[in-house]
Amino acid sequence: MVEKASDGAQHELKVARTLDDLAALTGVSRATVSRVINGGSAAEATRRRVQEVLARTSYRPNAAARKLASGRSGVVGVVVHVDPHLLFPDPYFSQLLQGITDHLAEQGAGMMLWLGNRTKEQTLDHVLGMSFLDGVIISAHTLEDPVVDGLLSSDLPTVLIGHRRADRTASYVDIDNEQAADAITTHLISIGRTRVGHITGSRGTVAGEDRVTGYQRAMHRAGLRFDRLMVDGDFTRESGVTSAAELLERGADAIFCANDASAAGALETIRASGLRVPEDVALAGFDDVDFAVHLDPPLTTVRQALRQHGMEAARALLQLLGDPGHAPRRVLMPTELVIRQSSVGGVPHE
Amino acid sequence: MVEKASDGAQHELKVARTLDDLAALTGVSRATVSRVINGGSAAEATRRRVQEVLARTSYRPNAAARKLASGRSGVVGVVVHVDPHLLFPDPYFSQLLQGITDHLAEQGAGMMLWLGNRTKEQTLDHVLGMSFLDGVIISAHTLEDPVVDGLLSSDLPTVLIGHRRADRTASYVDIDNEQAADAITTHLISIGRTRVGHITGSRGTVAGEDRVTGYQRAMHRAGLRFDRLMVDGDFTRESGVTSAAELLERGADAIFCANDASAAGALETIRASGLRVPEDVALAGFDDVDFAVHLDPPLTTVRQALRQHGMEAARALLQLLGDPGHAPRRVLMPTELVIRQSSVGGVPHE
DNA sequence: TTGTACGCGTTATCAT
DNA sequence: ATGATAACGCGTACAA
Repeated sequence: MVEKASDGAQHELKVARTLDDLAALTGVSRATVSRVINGGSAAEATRRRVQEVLARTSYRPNAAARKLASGRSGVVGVVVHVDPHLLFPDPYFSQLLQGITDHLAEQGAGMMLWLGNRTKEQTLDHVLGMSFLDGVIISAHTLEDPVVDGLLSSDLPTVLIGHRRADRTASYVDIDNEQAADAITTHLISIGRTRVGHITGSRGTVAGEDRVTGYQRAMHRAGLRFDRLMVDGDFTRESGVTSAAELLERGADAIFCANDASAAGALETIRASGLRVPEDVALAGFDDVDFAVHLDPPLTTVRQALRQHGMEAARALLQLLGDPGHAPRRVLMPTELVIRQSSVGGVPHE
Repeated sequence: MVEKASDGAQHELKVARTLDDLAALTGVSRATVSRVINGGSAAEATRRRVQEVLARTSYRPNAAARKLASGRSGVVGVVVHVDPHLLFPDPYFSQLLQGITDHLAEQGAGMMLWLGNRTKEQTLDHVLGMSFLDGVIISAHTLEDPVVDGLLSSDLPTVLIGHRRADRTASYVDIDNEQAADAITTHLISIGRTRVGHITGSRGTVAGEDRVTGYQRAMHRAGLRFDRLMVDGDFTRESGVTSAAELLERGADAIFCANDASAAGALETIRASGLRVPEDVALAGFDDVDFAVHLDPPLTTVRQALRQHGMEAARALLQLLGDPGHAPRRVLMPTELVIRQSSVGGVPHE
């Protein structure tokens, strides 16, 4: 490539790959150029001269060199250890990811993404090996998680989405699963149901366990028995279908499902057996994902603003990076009990 | 942090953050350690000694420093400039992404992801600014795309998924949209339909345009007129609903939709107007996404193995990185005409 | 085979 | 306010 040194043409687009190139073009030192770019102190005159050259140039700071010299890169890692085949169609995770990408993009931050394509050990290894990361956001939904453990005991700033009791000192964004489960169970009791069943979430997950606890707390407080009214599910529609059959046999007059997907499955079973919702069996879910309001009847559920969770996690991480000495950020997001026709049939339509 | 120098305990986990640390621990030079790690030449004895220390150490090479020194990082960028709200629920893109993440993870490569959260100009700027990338995969689905143009004219190795005629010299993975559209139109003609309509894809997209061309070619070859049988759509179910109504008015006895989503919409309209599929109106889509086979009746369509496309793109990029001098990799993936009951009603069930 | 020494592009400290 | 200069951690000619 031959390049003409036609210095006469002031507005020609020059090529400057490094700070040294810029320094040569402006006649100041590399250090000064760096200061101008990063908002350091510089005389107004030189600042202007540098910026003029900068404008006629395709210069971009080298992020790898920056990270090496300053420790900052503007890139964060996001770990959602879920099989991509399950993750993408699942409104829960996709909304979370939307929130994260939205906020990061808005703040000009880059994102490296790890999904459940590897073992957790491999993932942890890979993430810790990616030394250009400034920090990481990880969805911490299971009781045992080597990735979470590894990240928390590393010196990489980390924000969890969800958390376990052991994560007390970590930064996280979560909801009060126990309280929310208690509230929705109490709602079912308050409309006169006494045999409220529960289809649990996966037993290895924090949300699953905590919602069980909340359910039991509400039942206990009301003086109702629940030992024969709990059936294990796993957050899938399918588990809702089969578990509901069992609960109907045992005479449940209401069912609280650990999430909306399993509630949708339960709904199928209830209607297939000729029973009416909510007259014969009241039904409730958890999450308020998109389809919940479109079920027939619309589903009573607990709304958590998942996109907000994602944004909040990104915000917490960026704040943490801006002020590393700061105490851990622990954010408990609000939930909202959304009562629809699956529990209260005759609700007037506005 | 105080650290005991208990050298007696051979199996203690030592901390070594840099090559220099390792060099000090083994007694060889930093260069030698580097060679052992990267598979360079070294005496069998020293190699073993280094690896022993390596095993008792939590050392991880610094990726930023590596990139700076060698130009390689093992990280590739993936650009899918689609609004996250649309992307995640869309089986087309999610399958593509699955394929990409699967292959990259398998090969131990990292991934930075850009979605449609910014303007294309901002995205291009950001991607080019991420100097730790070794290369990038970008979905190139629109006729005009500054990101694609910018990447192709940069020196960053790039693989397109989809391509335009202008991208002749680029590496890409694509299908022959024109041929496939021709084939499925010809199929509809071969079952005796003479008024085959077409609901197009978005007019700014390569796939949309090429499928129009293929449709027209088939109609023309059969001596059929089509000037009043084409209605603009945009790949959405909604556009299928409204466009189908128009085509029915004009007397279409078959409809080829530019994708499965719009075909699903068309199906709704056809049935709502009391017509039968395929007896009165034969129907065909494109993509063969998950739900196509579950429609009633199951949808005749063109299958493209989207997950494979993603994997193939990742493979092409990694090959390109391994052999930069190599000619561009241009991969045309096969498509398959999948004939189901929406075009040939009486097909025996196996 | 191994070690020395330089370069990668940037930030940051320290004189000036 | 500005310019040398030393890190940052690694790869790799080149010399030994």
